[in-house]
Amino acid sequence: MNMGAECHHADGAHPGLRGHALSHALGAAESRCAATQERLTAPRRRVLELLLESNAPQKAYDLIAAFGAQGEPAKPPTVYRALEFLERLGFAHRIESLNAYVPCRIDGQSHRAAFLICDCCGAAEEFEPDFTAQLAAARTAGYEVASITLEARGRCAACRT
Amino acid sequence: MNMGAECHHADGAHPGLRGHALSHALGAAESRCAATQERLTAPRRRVLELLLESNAPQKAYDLIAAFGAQGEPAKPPTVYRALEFLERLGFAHRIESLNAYVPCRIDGQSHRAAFLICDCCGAAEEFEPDFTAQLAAARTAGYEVASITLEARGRCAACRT
DNA sequence: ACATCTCCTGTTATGAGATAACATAACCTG
DNA sequence: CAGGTTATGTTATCTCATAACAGGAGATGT
Repeated sequence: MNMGAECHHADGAHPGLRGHALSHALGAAESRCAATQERLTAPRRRVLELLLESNAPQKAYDLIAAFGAQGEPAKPPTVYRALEFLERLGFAHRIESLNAYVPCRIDGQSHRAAFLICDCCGAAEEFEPDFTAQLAAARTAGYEVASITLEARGRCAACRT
Repeated sequence: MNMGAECHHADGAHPGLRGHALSHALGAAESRCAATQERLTAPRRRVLELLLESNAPQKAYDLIAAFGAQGEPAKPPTVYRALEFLERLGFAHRIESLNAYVPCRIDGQSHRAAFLICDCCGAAEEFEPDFTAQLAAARTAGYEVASITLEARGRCAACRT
């Protein structure tokens, strides 16, 4: 994984959340959990916080390393279980082609995700997927689709300059 | 990965290639390589053969185990390098959400792929992707797309019965 | 023929990503 | 507060993938 190693472009396009914006996002997540009888426990909240603070896809072991406030890492299952929960509730997505995770930037509870991934600077931009054509193809083939994801690799606007 | 462990349905919908059909497919691959100054060397040919013989997505270490004619496994880099070559030429695709590989069933040299993956029987059906809507969204965002892949998870027609 | 370049392969070792299994703790509900 | 359910802590291990380097095989020019 290079993730920007070869790129000189600043990746400030999507800064992570800080301060009030971060608190607000975490509070919104709390509310959504409360509404569905789910629990945003401490490790889950901490992993979501780490994702929201970042402006780039995070590797699981980056999250593990950054988990503890004083620099102590988490144990892998702690973070993987939190990620599983966050994905299940639609708070985070896994980007398969990067083995990395991002907070959901679009809406909640969706099992649909689409990403534009810059091979130069490592940014991953989530966009609103229009899967009409593909869902129609799936239906024609007799499939009942439970979740769907799309990953486009290329170069972002900044890196093309 | 379960890959059919929980499924009682026969997965004979897409049998692997045998005999003449297999030879023909390998010959076609030879021809396409010859036309582009690429070499379908013994290990590359062997890995392609293993993929074509199968009716299900193959894990890298399955290919490694099956590589040798007398049951001796290959070394991991041998198979990973062959897979890299096969992907580059469009003979195979990696299914990211399965960490597995399939032979390309559609056309050649394409860096576009779309799959319907059955969570019950483990089958992965490639279909002709219509990425018009998503490529338009990428262009609007300023991205230059080099490759694109879609993976839909769900239940196939046979497993829904 | 043979020098040389490039591409491919063989091999060893290790790095990166993810989960199994089991014990314990926290939360609900009656 | 008993008993079920869900979440966490911990250890160990498993799966997936690549770095690094030595050697071989094919092409090309002279």
